[in-house]
Amino acid sequence: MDKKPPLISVAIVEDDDDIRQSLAVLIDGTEGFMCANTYRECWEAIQGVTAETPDVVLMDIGLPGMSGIEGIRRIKDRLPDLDILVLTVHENDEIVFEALCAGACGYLVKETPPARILEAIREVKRGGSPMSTQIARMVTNSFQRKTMHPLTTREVEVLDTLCKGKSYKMIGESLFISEETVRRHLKNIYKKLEVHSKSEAVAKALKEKIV
Amino acid sequence: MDKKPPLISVAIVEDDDDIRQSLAVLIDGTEGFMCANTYRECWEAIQGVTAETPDVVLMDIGLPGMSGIEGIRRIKDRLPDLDILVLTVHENDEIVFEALCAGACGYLVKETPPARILEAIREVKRGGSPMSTQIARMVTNSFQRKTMHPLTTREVEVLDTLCKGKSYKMIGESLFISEETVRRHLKNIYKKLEVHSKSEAVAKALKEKIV
DNA sequence: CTATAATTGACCCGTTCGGGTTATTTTCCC
DNA sequence: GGGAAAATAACCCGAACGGGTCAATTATAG
Repeated sequence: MDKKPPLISVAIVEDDDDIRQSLAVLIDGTEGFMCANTYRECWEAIQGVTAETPDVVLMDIGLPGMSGIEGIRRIKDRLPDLDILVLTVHENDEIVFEALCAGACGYLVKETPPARILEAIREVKRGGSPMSTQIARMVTNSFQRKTMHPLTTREVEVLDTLCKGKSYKMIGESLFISEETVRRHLKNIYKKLEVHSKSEAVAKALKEKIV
Repeated sequence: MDKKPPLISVAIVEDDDDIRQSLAVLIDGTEGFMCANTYRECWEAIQGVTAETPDVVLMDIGLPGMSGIEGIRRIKDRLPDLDILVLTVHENDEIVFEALCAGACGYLVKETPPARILEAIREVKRGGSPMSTQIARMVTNSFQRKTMHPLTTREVEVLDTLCKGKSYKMIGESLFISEETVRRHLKNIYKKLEVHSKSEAVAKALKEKIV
């Protein structure tokens, strides 16, 4: 008696008819997979997947009406544990990171061969986060500190201490310099970063990964 | 006449003699790979790779003397374009993210089968960032906003505006409430986050991904 | 329907900050 | 060894902030 592994059910959100149908055929035609449903746009998908609760959603980004990014956000709001895998032509930094922040757990570019798409879906099911080569590199690079900024070594130290929430006085004590010198450094930092307050400086430092 | 692809030269940093030699044998014994050198600890490795400039460094984390994390940092300081692939038993969040921040472009756990290690090295060479299943998921999850925090919806809005570097007055104008109410919200936010200044609140909000 | 949480608003007061100006010492590159 | 860049330090002043106390209205959950 054969013991069949449970099917991985996949929902597809893709506006291009050809691509959508090809994907559906690919998934339904492969042992171990089933296509739960397909959608042309996000609104339908949000309704649909809430009812169907597939294992994985294959999601395009450039969609008519609501963008895939917002779609991911909405679906994740309702079903935080549902895994959403992005499949798109967009390789732009902004979009990649927005998709991941919205809750995507993987990101494939559209030239990905069918076999790799299937493998990626399996990987998602196993608790992984498959990404195309260049996307993965963008992601790991995003962790690294920026070195291209106009600040001197000492200024970075001051800014780093500032980011720990300290006052001028406390920064001075930490770095063994007078409060007035801290003040001076901060003035220079503000000019260079084009900010006008501690909180703005901290926000910029953390967002731009200066510290 | 055969056209051989150039060999991928790999340096290994690993203190365990058995593992180090196994890896060296694996790499030298595989078509298309060569082991440039092996090191027991970071200091040697830093000197060595600076001279040899291999294509990829396979790096352990738990090393005697300087930790692999610091080793990655030092090597990257000297050779920012050298690709370093971590191969370790450590799956702890802290260590994974420290390694990536230090400059690792990939992260494999030690149970990774030899074939996958070789494939990962090829992927690094192609400009990718191979990661073990669970590591990749940790990484994508790290982009998502935390929902477990003690702040109310409105407080998050206020904090979000604060993170754009605005003053109380400007926050009030943005959210159509009086400056005094902003002040009140901030007081509650400070209590809940246990901070005592705008910059500390911004730092905490961004680091903890509350906004 | 009631009680609790959330959101809104106000005043006071001492501290800190942001921006302006000036100046000396140290470090490091050419 | 000379000059530029960086790091150090000081003073002033008005604006902004942090913390304290008090209070009203609106949602929301039980």
